[in-house]
Amino acid sequence: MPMTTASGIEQLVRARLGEKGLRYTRGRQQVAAALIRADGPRSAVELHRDMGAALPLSSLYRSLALLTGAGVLTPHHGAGRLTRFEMAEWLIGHHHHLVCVDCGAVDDISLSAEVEALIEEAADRIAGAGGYALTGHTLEVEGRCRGCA
Amino acid sequence: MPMTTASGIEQLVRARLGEKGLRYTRGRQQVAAALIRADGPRSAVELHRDMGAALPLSSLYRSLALLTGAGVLTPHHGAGRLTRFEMAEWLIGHHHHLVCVDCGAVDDISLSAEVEALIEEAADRIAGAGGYALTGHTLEVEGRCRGCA
DNA sequence: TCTATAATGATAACCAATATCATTAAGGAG
DNA sequence: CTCCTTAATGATATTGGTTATCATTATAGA
Repeated sequence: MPMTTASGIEQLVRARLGEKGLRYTRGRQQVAAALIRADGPRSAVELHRDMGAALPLSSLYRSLALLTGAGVLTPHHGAGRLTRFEMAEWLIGHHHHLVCVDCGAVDDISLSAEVEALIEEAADRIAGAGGYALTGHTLEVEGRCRGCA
Repeated sequence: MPMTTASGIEQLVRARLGEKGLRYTRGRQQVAAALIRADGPRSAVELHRDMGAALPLSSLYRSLALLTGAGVLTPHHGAGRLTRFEMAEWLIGHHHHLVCVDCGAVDDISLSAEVEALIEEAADRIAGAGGYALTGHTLEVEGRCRGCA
């Protein structure tokens, strides 16, 4: 079960970077903190704004790429051909998304253990049959939120 | 249940465009045919290659946007910050995707009726609990393909 | 402190996707 | 069929998110 406190997550991030011989610099700390603070995926430009432009965009992009490569962040490719990032599931827990097809709002959701297990089993079988090394799965429940109904 | 033959699908596409006062021109027919022929989502550049560069990229991009707006195509945003398109589910049936987290390759997959039913049931309950009007769901099985292993 | 190496930040380059616009094609009225 | 109005095309330029370059700065270890 992943830690739930912000400082606990930051400790895990620091340890992960240390294992890989990477420094947990001020800029990287700022990026991680902003994403821990966020209640959903954020793009580079959104983070730049959230951080008050304290970090140049070039450094921000590089930090996002490095943290993703280290397995700390998970990229989410959405509409508008931009990439949003969130803390990886081993840090904040496995979850899925309930998305509004009209306004794009995203809520985190969880499935029952039974359904989750069946999906995991099916994913494992499907990946194997296709010659893929399974890394995970994502279920998006799509609908129209109250405001867009 | 959607038609399964290529010509049947093309008839439905022609009818849909006709309803909206849009022409089913030669270029649009080529795009639709190439996507019906494909076994998964394809990007503009991939289609351009598949079609032997018969259609200029500018026209190809415009046709993709128009067919998407008409509900004929569904866009998928994946790795490499590019958009891949496929025929909408009302034309080719409900299915899911096996995606490579590295190169973005996508294959169509199907789940067993039991798992599909359980997911549908869970999605319905989750949408209801969140105040959403359910419109659908998408499962992405993520892994690394043979080429990226 | 000194030194080797990693990280930064300003800038330029990249590239999928879109906008522009003159030209061409398609469908309807007479 | 011909005219005529409008839609569609294709070559080109432009946009905007992201990545690469490279000189400078900061960090960790000896």
